[in-house]
Amino acid sequence: MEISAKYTPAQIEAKWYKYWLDNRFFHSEPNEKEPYTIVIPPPNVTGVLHMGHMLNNTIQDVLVRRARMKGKNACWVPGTDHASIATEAKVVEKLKKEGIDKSSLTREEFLEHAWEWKEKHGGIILEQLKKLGASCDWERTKFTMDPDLSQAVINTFVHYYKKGWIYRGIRMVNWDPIGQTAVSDEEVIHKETQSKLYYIKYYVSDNKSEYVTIATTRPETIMADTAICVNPADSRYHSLKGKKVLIPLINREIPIIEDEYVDMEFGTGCLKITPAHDINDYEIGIRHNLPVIDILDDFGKLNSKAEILIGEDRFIARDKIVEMLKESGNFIKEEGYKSQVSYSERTNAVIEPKLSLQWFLKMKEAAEPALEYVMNDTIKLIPEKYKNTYRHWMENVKDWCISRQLWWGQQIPAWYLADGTYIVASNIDEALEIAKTKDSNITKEQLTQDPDVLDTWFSSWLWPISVFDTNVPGNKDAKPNRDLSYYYPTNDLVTAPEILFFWVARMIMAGHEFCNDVPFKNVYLTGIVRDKLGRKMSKSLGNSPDPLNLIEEFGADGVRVGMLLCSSAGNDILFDQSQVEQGRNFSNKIWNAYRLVRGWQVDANAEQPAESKEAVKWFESLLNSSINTIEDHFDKFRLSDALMTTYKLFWDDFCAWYLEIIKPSFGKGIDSNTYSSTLRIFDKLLKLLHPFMPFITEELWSNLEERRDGDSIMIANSPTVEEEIDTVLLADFNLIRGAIVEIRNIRQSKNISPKEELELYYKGQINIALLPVIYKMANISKIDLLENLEKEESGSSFLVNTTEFFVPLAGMIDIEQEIAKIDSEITHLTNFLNSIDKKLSNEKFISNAPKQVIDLELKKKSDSESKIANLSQIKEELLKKR
RNA sequence: GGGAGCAUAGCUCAGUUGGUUUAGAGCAUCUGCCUUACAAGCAGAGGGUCGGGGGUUCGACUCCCUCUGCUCCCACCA
Repeated sequence: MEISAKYTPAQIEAKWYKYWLDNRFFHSEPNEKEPYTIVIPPPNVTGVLHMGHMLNNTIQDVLVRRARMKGKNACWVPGTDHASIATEAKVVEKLKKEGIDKSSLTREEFLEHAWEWKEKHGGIILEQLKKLGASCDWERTKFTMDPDLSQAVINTFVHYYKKGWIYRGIRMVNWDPIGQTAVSDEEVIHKETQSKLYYIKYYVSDNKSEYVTIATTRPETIMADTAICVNPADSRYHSLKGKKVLIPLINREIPIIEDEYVDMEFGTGCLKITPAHDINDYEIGIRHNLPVIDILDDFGKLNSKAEILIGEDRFIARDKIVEMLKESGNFIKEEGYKSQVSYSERTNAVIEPKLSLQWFLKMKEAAEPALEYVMNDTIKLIPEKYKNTYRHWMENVKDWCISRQLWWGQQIPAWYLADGTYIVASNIDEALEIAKTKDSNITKEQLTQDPDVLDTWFSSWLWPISVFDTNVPGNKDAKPNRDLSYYYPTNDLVTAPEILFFWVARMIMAGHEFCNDVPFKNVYLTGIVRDKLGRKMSKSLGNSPDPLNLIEEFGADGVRVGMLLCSSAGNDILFDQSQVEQGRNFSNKIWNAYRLVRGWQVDANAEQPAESKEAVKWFESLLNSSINTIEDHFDKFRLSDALMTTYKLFWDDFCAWYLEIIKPSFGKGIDSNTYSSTLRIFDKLLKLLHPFMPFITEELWSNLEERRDGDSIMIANSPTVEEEIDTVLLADFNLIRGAIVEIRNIRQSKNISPKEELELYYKGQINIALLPVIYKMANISKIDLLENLEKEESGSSFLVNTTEFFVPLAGMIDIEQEIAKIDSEITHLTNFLNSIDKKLSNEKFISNAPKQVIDLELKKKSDSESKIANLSQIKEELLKKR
């Protein structure tokens, strides 16, 4: 069969993915083997694959495939997250396009639309992951709003409520006027924004000629002011003590109060206090018993309490108020001012601090064990630098606002009675039972459930538990089922550092609370995928390639390699398509190596050439030592190093050296010994490559030998080191290799065709058994000792380590040039020798340095001395000849 | 404002408790090759004194101080 010179991935990938699925190779059930478990960070159910997912899931797949090939029972659990805010926003937007307003729908009607949307778009991203080759156990696919997972969330709420950690209270929360919900502190992004600082006069009420000047960035909230505040130590304002001022435009009277919070240096040293719309003002208000006037509605528009500009959006109102203040004579000036403005992560709306009634979970106690697990390395963060950040956060946790004013999610299991009290229970029937203990006449209809849903993270923090067993959360008596006790704690979690607190820390808390154990042992934190200019990839910048197009163009294996090559843990990835091209090129290289080997005919009568015999021995040693290196890299989660080691082993050592050495001459067959050794080596190389490049390795492995249906490289055992590594042979080979490179170098610089045979003479240490390799690889006709050389021959000399080589090149040599070359080498070595001598003659060095270091220096000294001697002798010969 | 991290060839990065022939890799570059697996290739080569300055040490890319530049996290100065 004719095989194309170019690897074409498309059909091959589809074929093998189907084969793996049909054979259920991804599926795992508890058995007697050691488990290896990863739970996927569930992507948003309506999300589409972006480069971050590509990186993250490639890494997970590499880890899972490798564990599987190391004989572990590997289980990678996939699934999606319901993502309250993001999904609800998408559904609202979609309805809007159809002319339907969310407010015109009942909760039930809206949820029907939402589920419809979820069924239609949900899981697209999981299908995309399949294109990447992800070996997830799809039979275990979960969704955070599956009925049983939702029930686990409810149970968790009840559990913490009973424990006394959940409470309801009025607090200043981060209000998202677009998302129409409270968001947690972690969902708020501070961005430096150019805004303005406005200086405004507030006249004293009993003396219209006197006024104070305040500086504010939010003039539209002056109608909500309930005081003016100065620092008690500020002598400028002592005369105003106890006086009252009038709010401009609406002329409401408010007191001047004193509080040390005020910074005398900033602005005018005079601060307007707006308890309803600023967290600090709110706290000052509590201290001074000030009223709270909330002039904004949930959409960020002025309400009737504002008295003026009712119904106007807060930002439009700002400009209008400024104009009005100018007209009324209260406006003094405005200056440019840079400040940190809070934005909602989900909707990018400017966050409005808002007082509202919310549910909270106490965090302090939960954080303690969760911190301990990480600090004592029960859970390892990779890279370690995140330990600091983690500790800082855990030592400063605040209570978690877990209620969201949304419909899409798990509704809070609290039922209100007519008298305003409430009952927390797992379901309405339980709630009714409890209610009946107070009032036996009460009916279901009289119970109203809290309309809010729980924060998405309140479900995803259970993920590593609830994908295996939904009984445990909130149910202390339930015994963990077989899956949970087998797969949990999971092994590795691969995720982005930005959700270390959102998600990772909380999973650790939940794991401790419900399973009394860590949820995972290692957390590998990937970097952010950026473009080559260092900008974060985003839709709005349009700088993100479509992952599926990339896969189509370069193959999944190529894309995986491209992503991994530049991804050390915790470092951001500067993505450049050229990396994917490199991955594609590598696929092609592997493909062609296979084409070469496959094209060979075995000649049963052929003897094994000496160089082939040596090459097999050498490569097997090298392969083993590489396996050790790769193992070490994986242990340290240095995946790109592991890949690079494999890459070079295949491309440089196997293709450029091994295959070239054993390659039979044109038209000849290959001896059976070398051939079978080569197949064995190829097999091992494919297995080493498989976790990184699953498709091409499966394709080639399946063709390498007769396979039966149900065979697969993905369930084969990865190669292990069985015999001792011959390090002497490796070193000997390197010397030979160095000599060959030098000879090729001479050819290039002297313009000698590779087809022209040369002779080689040497003096010094060399492994004679490897000489045949030189004959073949450097096209040498004769190798002999230097002492047997006719003295008058001219040629080119070089050293490899301390072995001297000479290539006779009668008439092709510029003797002056050769001498100059040798002179410069001697100078270099002499300088080097001097620096060693300086060290060795330093008494402090001799007395302080460890013996190995001194021995090494002595070895360096003797080596360079003998090199210099050799070179000097060569130079002498040359001088005689000129 | 507080905290953390980074700064090594054109680019992306290694360099594991300071000593391994006076700093490594991949890509890119340059030179020569369509050599019967691969031009998505082959062969060869060049390129950095480790951000600047100071210090500790027999010895520093590696430790300390300082300056410069960048990144990230946290934070309620209007």
